[in-house]
Amino acid sequence: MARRQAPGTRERILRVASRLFQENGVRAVGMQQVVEEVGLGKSLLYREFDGKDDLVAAWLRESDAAWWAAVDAALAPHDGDPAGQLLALVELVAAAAASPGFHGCVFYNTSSEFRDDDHPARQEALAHLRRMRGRLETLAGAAGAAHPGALADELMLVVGGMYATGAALGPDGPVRAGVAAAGSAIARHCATGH
Amino acid sequence: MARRQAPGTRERILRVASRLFQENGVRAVGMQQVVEEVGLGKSLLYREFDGKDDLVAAWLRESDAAWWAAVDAALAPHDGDPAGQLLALVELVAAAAASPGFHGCVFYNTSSEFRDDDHPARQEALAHLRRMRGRLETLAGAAGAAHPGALADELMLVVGGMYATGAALGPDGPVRAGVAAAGSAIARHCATGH
DNA sequence: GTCTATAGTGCGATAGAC
DNA sequence: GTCTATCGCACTATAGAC
Repeated sequence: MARRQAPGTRERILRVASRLFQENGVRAVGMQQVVEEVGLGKSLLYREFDGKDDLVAAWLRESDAAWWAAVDAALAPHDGDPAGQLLALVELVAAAAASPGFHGCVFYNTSSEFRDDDHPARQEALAHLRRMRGRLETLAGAAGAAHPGALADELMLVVGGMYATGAALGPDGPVRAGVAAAGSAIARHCATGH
Repeated sequence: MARRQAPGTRERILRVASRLFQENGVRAVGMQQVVEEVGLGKSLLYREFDGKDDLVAAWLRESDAAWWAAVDAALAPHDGDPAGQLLALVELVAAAAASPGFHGCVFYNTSSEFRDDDHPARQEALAHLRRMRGRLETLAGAAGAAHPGALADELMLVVGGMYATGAALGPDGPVRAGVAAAGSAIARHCATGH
């Protein structure tokens, strides 16, 4: 016994992998590249993760957790106002889609890179997207929408559209239109007469 | 004088490559696999195409042409009714996004697989998406929209959203919502009082 | 370091039209 | 038989997973 395991190894790997996967896509990034940019040996990477699939799945789980933390932060100021929270959530998506260097939602992107339903990366990605729709439906119900599922569908449409067009055509246009479309959808579904 | 080149080789290759790329994504498909499934030698593939990048670009060009042919067919019944043509175009997208085995728009998918702006596949994909938006804007102008660009943006949002969510969450919900959203956007922008 | 996969090249054998 | 398109295989080189 001599040297203790350096703390934070797993986190360091995940931070680098996250950046590489986000910027280049998963299949375009090799494990070699991850190792080089983290600056440690392969053995450590394979001690922390079973393989590339495991690393990708872990990255998506971490991204999912980070997303919901950001959502909580964005929704907190609108506590007690679920309709305002719905809009704040869409605005959070819009901000992400309009951020510089945006290359698309990692969950949509990764699900399109891995088509096999058994692949852990696809499972994590689709689970996130279903959670996203679930959260929208819950908020829609709390906001008094007559048909929470229908409003959630409309908002998922906006969210998916902002991500897709933001990545391909740039931050203007459709992304801006998305916030307006979401606002009117929320107002229409939650017309309470006040 | 001896043996003639078999006709349709290029087309056969493109048909197989198109199916493989669509179903699995580009990076997941190897040239070997293409050769095997087409049932010809590698030499022919590399006679017809300079390499994988060239094959992918040719596939996207062909897909683009096929798309506009389908658009022309779908819009013809609404000749002289540009607002109806806008809706027909969105309905064409909805039908594609709801078709069995749909794995996302090949242009969005491929642009997300190749992030380098110099890559021919990305250039073809983004050019298609810009043409798509351009066509929407032209139709919007012809339909008398007060702000054709804004309507085109809204419709691109719907299109991107239907593709993304159709691939990830299935054909129901958002895809159906998209047609309704497009209809109301068109009506709102083109309110002519008739 | 090892093993596999992949992009791409080249050559000898074969198949088929004349 | 001649000529050539095409096939099938071997090969290099590079990259990736582990």
